[in-house]
Amino acid sequence: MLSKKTKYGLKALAYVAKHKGEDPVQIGAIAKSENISQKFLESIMLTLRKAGFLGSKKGKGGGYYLRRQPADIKMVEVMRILEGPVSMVPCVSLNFYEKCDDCPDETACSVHSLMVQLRDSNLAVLTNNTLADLIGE
Amino acid sequence: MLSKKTKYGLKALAYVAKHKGEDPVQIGAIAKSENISQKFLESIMLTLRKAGFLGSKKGKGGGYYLRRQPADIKMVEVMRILEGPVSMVPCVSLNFYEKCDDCPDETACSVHSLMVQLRDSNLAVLTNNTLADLIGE
DNA sequence: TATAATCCTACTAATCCGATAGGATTTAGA
DNA sequence: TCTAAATCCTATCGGATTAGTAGGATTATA
Repeated sequence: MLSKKTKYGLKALAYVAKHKGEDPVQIGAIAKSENISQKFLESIMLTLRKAGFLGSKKGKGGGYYLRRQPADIKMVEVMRILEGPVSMVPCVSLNFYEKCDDCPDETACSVHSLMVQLRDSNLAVLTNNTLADLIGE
Repeated sequence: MLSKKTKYGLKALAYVAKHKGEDPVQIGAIAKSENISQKFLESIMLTLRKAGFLGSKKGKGGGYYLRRQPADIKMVEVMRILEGPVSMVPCVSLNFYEKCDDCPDETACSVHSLMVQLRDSNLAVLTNNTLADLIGE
């Protein structure tokens, strides 16, 4: 299941992207438009800013804006920040590799190949989709 | 992340498939061979039996055996039983459809199309892989 | 009748998730 | 300069889920 955090984060990014070129958008406006708890969204926006997708302006009239072009923001980057690894098991993860505690030998693991295939197919989709696709541009 | 339940379930199915044609295999043997808590595995085997993948024989000399041909058991079936929906959001699920609580209009949802693509690519992999593939046959 | 196996229900410890609380900080504008 | 509006930050919390445990009931074999 996709976490609410990721889902809200994607929706928020899309919202900000749609208002590109205008004044920065406020958390309150996004929360209202997308039916998201404002406090929860605050922490998500913070994450997205720290990851470099968003910039912010504090104080009155402040808000968030995109720091990169929508067509340049691949979904795989966003997913890795918000949701974590693309792989379903750490032992096939490209960016978050870890040995599985129950597997003495990865090459002998019967599940391994299936997990690689799933990772690759997801990776393909997430690499081909950008924020621009999300907002239909 | 893939749950331990699913991972163990897949490994157990593979183990049983490898011993096809022999006497039924015991939970204890699987647990030992695959480094799984025996008690935990018990409940997983029960699920797999109730789903029709496995049959069981009680009492001394009993154990579990496959009720279907490995090549006939698609991974998508097993995953749906053990892990749940293939989709990452309920509103694009084919078998477990549910409306998302935060989306007034699915067609307007910016995340929708991405989720459909992920579902379909996963579905393709899980439909093309069977238990026979897991054991390398 | 002893033993070996599955079957079944309930419980528990730990972790994660979604959300909330409560301010601190910064900025624009009256 | 003051006030309102906005982000920033840390801590906390209830509920759900996960992984595993406990303890026995049932069934079949030898």
